[in-house]
Amino acid sequence: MPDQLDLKKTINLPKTDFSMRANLPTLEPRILAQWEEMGLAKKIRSARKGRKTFILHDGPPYANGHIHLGHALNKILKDLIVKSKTMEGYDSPYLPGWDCHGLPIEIKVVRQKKAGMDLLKVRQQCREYARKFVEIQREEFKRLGVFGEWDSPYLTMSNEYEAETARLFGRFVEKGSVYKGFKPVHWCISCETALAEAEVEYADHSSPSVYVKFPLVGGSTSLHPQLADRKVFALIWTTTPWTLPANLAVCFHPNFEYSLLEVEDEIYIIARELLERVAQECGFEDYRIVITLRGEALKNLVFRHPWLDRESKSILADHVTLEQGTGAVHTAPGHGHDDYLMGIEHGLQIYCPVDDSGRFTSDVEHFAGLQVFEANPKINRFMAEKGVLVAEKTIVHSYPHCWRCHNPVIFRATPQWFISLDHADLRRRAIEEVKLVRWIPNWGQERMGSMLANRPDWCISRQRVWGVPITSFYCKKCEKPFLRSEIVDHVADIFQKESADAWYSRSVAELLPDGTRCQCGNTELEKEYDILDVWFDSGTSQHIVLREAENLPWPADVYLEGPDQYRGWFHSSLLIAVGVRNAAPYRTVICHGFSLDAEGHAMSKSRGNVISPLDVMKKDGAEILRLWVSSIDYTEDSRLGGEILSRLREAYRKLRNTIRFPVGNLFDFGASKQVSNEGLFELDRWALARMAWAAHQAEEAYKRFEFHVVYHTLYNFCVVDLSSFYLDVLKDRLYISAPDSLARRAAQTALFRITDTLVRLLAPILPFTCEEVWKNLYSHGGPVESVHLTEFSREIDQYQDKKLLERWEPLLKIRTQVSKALEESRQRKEIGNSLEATVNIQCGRRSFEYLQTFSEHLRFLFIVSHVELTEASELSGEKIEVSVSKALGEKCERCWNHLPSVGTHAGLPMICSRCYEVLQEIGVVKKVPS
RNA sequence: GGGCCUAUAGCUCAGUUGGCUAGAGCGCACGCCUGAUAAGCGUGAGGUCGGUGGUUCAACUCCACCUAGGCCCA
Repeated sequence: MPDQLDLKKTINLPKTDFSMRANLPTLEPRILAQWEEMGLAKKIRSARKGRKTFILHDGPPYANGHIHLGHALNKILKDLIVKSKTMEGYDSPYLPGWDCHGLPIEIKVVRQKKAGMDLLKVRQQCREYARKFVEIQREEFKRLGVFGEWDSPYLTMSNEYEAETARLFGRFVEKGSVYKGFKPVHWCISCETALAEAEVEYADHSSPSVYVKFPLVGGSTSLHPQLADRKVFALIWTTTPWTLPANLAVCFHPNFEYSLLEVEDEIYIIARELLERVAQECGFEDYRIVITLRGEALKNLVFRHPWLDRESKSILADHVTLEQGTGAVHTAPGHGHDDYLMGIEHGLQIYCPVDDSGRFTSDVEHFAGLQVFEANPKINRFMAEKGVLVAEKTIVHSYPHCWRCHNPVIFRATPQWFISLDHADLRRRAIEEVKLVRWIPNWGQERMGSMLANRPDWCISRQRVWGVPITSFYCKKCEKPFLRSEIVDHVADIFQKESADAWYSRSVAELLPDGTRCQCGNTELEKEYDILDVWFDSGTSQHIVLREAENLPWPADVYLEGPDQYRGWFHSSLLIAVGVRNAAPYRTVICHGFSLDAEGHAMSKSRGNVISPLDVMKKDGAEILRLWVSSIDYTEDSRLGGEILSRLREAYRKLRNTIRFPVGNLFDFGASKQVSNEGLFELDRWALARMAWAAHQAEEAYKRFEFHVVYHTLYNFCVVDLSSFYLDVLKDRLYISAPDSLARRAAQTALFRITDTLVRLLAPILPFTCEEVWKNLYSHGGPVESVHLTEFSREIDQYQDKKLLERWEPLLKIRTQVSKALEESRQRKEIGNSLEATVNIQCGRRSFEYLQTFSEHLRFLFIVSHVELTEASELSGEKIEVSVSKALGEKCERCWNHLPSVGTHAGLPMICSRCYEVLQEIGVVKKVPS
């Protein structure tokens, strides 16, 4: 007679090597190595060869520093698209790239090496520096589980890329869109060089603070009849009197109110809100407001320069503020950013009578040759003498200084290269293209459109070394720029062979075709030393990288970047593509939010709230990060912190364990053991129908790039449908039935198909774990050697069954009611395990009939030993009342059900009839002929 | 300061064109199980829908303003 120990051996408990705990930090690198070894990347490509392509074009990250959370978010999202499109059946090659040129790297190199390096040397070191970080970031991205052509990424510093960038610049030259103009930049007068914003340090500096009056020329009556014959002035405030010789306008805000203030016999125009402060600063004692006007009324006035014989126009502008000053803003288009924009908008000259060393040119009467800071007090004294200086003080304020020599810098218009937005209709065509692109989220269209509509011409020159040179020359004789598209192409061919370093290593003669001469006839030319804006560099990637011949057709199906790229890469890619190919380079643009800390603040070193993806990978694994990315609505900014990570770890464990159950219960299952659909239990068909429904939901969500919907759908399916219901109910059938019985094989068939479907759906999100599952699920040999070579299951579709799902809905509600009743009984200490219970259900007519259709399955579905249905005439149709009592009979030591049949089998006192039969079937007890 | 965006339970998300006591899962609390066991199951408690005002018979949903935060520009 078998004892208890032997009984345990007669049930079919799960067996698997798929461990409960993953230890992702060690598992992931192991799987990466396996993929490397089997050449998975190549196999995926050849498996999809000839299929329709889906191209996600990679926005190149900057090759500087280790990856941060934003990189991880971006690359994982891209990978979710590439992997899900691949599993949808597309050929979706992903060619990653790096942005290698630019100031940050140049600064690092120049700082390390101090001054005195020749330009070629600087470029070589920059190149090395960029290469180093490409290597570092490449490994970090691969570690995230991102699939791509990591062996052949595109680099904006490659010969090919630099040459093509130069050629594309040539296309704009060809069209006549490139011109040379002026634009104010930060300028260090002691280093005599332009400075980028990043090279400027802010420090306290004391400056004069002056109020200066600009007389209104004529027309005071037109402003207001009361003002006839009065002396009216605009009163401006500035801390840079030296910019006054370059004044060309006075700005007012159209919506502010301006008071005309009578002080002695003069009238000053001052913003009403600033009146008291200005009066105090200027020491006005007796004053009265003559009238108050809206800024709008100050349109089209003409003032005279305080001492020069020159007009200063009034301009209405939104940048005027009430923070300081008078509400009337001195505007010198050559010496300020807003001033410059006003100048462009209103056709003023970008006038800058200051030379490289910060001295006034001969253009400036009275002060020519003076250095601007030294000129300040002299100008003030001069104005005082002229009676135009209303007040003078000194203030200490934050002021830009040169990062190298620490002297205060000035803002000064310098010659720069531009691409005209309106030449060749570039702006209008770009705006038209924006409307043809699908923007996710859709407000992107509005944002991009209005940005294009309002932006000034594109300043494409930088006074730097590490980039693609602007391949223009200057005539030494007539001093005009010598810029020809044929020459640009000629030079680009040299770059192709030697990289753009050739611009620095070769002489002018070695760069130019023989016999090149300026239109003035001169043959003496010299090189331009400006380089192209890096946004021009990266904006060309679509044209350079996307080539039909390389299975990367243009335009890209998708661009996906953070919101800073509306101004950056989305923008420059569009302008270049429209300029060169007359169409947008992308069909869809997806914009994700920023990653923030747990409190919703931006991460920064100074705040000390930075979460490194490298740390998370080391501690929890890349898949925890991937789970995070898939769980959030990435179109908004997303938080990450300790609690969220801990929730994610728990979610991962739940998913892993839920999948582990079927894997463990399929240890003795294979294709040959599959049961036909007719052999499946209704419950199995229900579970398959739920899987089919969830699969459909998830696939549709993948198509809409709504990964969090995928995550929530699959996670809830695992938790609600599988773990707490289907799998829990199935334990009895799997463990207790004879191993090869139809009942058990039916359950296994369903489990197998569900797992097979589920693991494919989860593979884009959890590529490592799903690969591990795949190996275990197909331990006896599978259709393909990696889950990443499969497609989403189409086989599951046959189980879609809306009617069946509807039929089961009420049952699941009743099950909840039963659970409540069981819980109450448990609280009363009447039962512990639900198998100790009999459930009595008083039913209304309809419920009675409904529940009867589930017949003997009910007790298994509720996981109780007995269900008693009674029709109760006092209950209306669908109503039921549930009560719980102790189950009759003893506990079967094998299946743990409490049944009257336990003890009725000779020689096996603690066994129920069902178990007795199973034991006979598997030959543990002898079959007795009845 | 300007443009664009966001704000629903501790967390991550749902809430269709304004209309039933605002939903889910997790977490938490309490309990069960010990044949998924560093697992599994059940029950329960959590929300003035960022705030204020307005439109409406009715607002989480529409409008205005404010607050907090994000990106870009200044």
